[in-house]
Amino acid sequence: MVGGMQSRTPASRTGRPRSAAADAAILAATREALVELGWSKLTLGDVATRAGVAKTTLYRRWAGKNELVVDAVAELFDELQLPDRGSLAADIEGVVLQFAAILARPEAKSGLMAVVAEATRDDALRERIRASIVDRQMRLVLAGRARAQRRGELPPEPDPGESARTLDLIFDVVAGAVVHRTLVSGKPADEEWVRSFTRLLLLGLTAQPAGQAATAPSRPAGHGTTAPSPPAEAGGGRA
Amino acid sequence: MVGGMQSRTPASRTGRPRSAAADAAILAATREALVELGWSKLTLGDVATRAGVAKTTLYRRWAGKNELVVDAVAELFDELQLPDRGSLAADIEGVVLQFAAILARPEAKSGLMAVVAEATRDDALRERIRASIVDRQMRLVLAGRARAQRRGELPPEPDPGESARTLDLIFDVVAGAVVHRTLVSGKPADEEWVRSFTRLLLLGLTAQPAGQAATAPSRPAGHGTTAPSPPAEAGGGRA
DNA sequence: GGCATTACGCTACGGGTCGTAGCGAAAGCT
DNA sequence: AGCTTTCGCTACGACCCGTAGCGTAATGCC
Repeated sequence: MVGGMQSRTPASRTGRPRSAAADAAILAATREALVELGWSKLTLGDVATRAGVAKTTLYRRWAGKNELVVDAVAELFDELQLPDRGSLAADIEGVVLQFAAILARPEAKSGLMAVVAEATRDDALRERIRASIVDRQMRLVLAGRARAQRRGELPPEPDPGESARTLDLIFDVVAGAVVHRTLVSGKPADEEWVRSFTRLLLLGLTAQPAGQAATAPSRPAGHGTTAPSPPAEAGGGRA
Repeated sequence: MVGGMQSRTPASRTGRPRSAAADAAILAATREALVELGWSKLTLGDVATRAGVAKTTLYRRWAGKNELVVDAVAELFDELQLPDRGSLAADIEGVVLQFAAILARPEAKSGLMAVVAEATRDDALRERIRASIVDRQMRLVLAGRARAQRRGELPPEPDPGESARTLDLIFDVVAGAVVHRTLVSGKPADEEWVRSFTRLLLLGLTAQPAGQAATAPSRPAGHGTTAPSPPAEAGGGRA
């Protein structure tokens, strides 16, 4: 669930309740229209017709096209998981492939970039995107790093400020590279590419400058998608 | 110059020539409108008025909003240069800072992502973006790598296929990270961030997995913007 | 100079979308 | 029952789109 806008029903318990089915139908219709028409040719009247609701109903729940598409696209990212694949490299490859699979869908392609573009002039929209899309991805990066630190694949970060900056950097590199590969370069982020990217990222995070000795990692950060996942405690799902 | 669409004047030498001043005025007006209104509220009628030309004149030169904004934004990237700062690290930091400075401008923010979003459903538009914007950036990456290889900071790539794939990877990582940092995370790609990013990228490209010895680089790829640029041309032979 | 050709400015137009107002009916709660 | 809120529907002014038509301006060719 997105849980973005109709969470305001605490005081008003009386009256006819809003149809939850209508919300789902509208968001599904929005994604359908994104696939068929793209962002620019998508009209709210058309979405309402597809969803089987009146145009006025749609306007009662969403302020406009931007907010609607953000919520519709956000649901695509609900499926993002971080299963424990045994090594940091395998974890990265797994989640990046998931992310790439979502971005490969036409409704994500045409919708996501458009709302990001609009968000450059709309702080509220930017916050909405951050809360419903970006934060979810960020949590995966955070969880993945913590897991790798428990494994000893990444050194612990004592300084919280430096830790946060590194986290931001990793996030921008990972998400940015996949988005750029998929949407700008127009080439698929397939397994081969993801392997190369993971190697680059992992070297950048763990390796020492050429000619120096290692200090932190206690094991060689074994790399490979076929690695059999040991039990590990994991705990991928959040509360 | 962009040199995108009005290059078709070889056969027809007769008649009144198109006003080059009008082109410049239209593109400048487009950027101005992007700053003030953003992508979605930008109308071609308004651009024509700002430029002091008739709306029909604008339609005679550009097929629509997408193509117009691509050309208007493309001119922003004309200033991208790759001065020799002495080391690969300094070169990367310099060009990334330039790229970040362009992306920080509001006309680039709201315009670039919007046309990229539209390009997901329009192959001709995608090609236009590639030719007038992306290629220019790609050339910088290519030139930077070649220079670093001459310096001995990067190992030569014998396999052309592998070489091309690495180049694509670097490009997507660099451009993607900066774009994501600026437009999605909404934080500035300032010098501190660029330093961290460059360190990550450079380690990923040159360093060896922790615990191993160096093989390729002949010098430690000195890093830091404050480094007094050595007279370039390290030990490595030139072209 | 005259002529053909192309670009330009201007006006006007049908078509489409926007976002809202107003109404009666439906669906809950107390 | 009565109250409250939502829903579907219709209609509306406002705006922008993209083009057609026309007269005028600026060039090259003869």
